[in-house]
Amino acid sequence: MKKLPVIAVVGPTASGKTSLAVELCRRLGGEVVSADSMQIYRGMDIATAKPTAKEMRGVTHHIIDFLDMGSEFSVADYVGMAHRVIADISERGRIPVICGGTGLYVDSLINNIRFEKSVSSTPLREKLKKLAEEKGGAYLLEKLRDIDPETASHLHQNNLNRIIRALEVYETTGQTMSEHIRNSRSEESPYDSCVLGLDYKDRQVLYGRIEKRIDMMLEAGLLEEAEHILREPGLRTAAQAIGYKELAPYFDGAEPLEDCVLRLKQATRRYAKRQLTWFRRNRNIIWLYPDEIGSVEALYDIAEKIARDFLKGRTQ
RNA sequence: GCCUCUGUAGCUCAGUUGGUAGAGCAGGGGACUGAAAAUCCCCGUGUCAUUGGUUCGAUUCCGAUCGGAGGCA
Repeated sequence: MKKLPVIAVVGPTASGKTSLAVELCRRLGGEVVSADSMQIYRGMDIATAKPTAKEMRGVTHHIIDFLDMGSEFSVADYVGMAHRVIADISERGRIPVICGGTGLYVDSLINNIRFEKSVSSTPLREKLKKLAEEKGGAYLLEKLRDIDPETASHLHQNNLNRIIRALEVYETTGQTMSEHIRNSRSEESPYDSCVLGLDYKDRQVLYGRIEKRIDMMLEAGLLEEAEHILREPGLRTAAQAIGYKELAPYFDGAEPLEDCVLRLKQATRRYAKRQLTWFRRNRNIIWLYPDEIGSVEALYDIAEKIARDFLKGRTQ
């Protein structure tokens, strides 16, 4: 079976992914397939830096701004949806340009990780969480070691989310986490991918962009958006977004706004660092450094050339 | 002008009864398979302000100088 070509633009927050992806779509005849775990939610526009109609410049964006904030969503949902979207874009003779900072989503999609055999069970998670509170993480980790020593060996006892998930997989499927991971890689990917990564030679330049962007978010009405979302009950996935929880002490009257803003900037910097850690381990990424390249036009030209060479090389 | 306190990591500060020093924050690195903007792990050498003295040895004690804070006039 012939593989479908896909282009991806990845990188940390505020690195300029959106504008590059849009530009590539315009030059190559593509459509953006977002890979962002937070921009999926309706009503979370400013904090997630969701592209505005103006920023989209007429380019079609998929898997963005379609889900109610109260709804849960996971990698599995994402991957299923993205496969269908990409098939559709390709059938229409256009180029799918995956763009996003959620590394887990991008990698799972491109590497065709299968998720269907496993499930998630909120009640079970709650039960295990309670057990961890009573007996400690070390107890759960030992429990996991009995059924899946391989997974247990590389999990730390404090990492409850992972330990609980591994136990959950076993409880709900009878399959250990390590077996599940092996099985999930059983099918070859239907895609040939060209992954462009954005990073900055000087980390301070990226941090400067982050700070500036947050200041702009505040001007654009971040406070109103945050106040509204913090009042919304029962948000789980959506409540994790950076940009709301950091402002909670301000609305509670516990802290001055400036302090919350500083913490928000810090949380964003740390997030950017984690994103870079994730992407750096992917040896196939072609890294581009805007602060080294100089102008955005030059960046666009270089990216376009790489993408065109990739597309041409495949058809020969 | 006089008196008191103070000067140690990017920042805030511990500390060394004299044997060249360590916390928090900031920052850096890493892990990652159904909550991932989440969750978790690891990482601390710096002219101890400058300069003289005492001492086997001073960042530590003493003096001077230069910063900073407060008090008295």
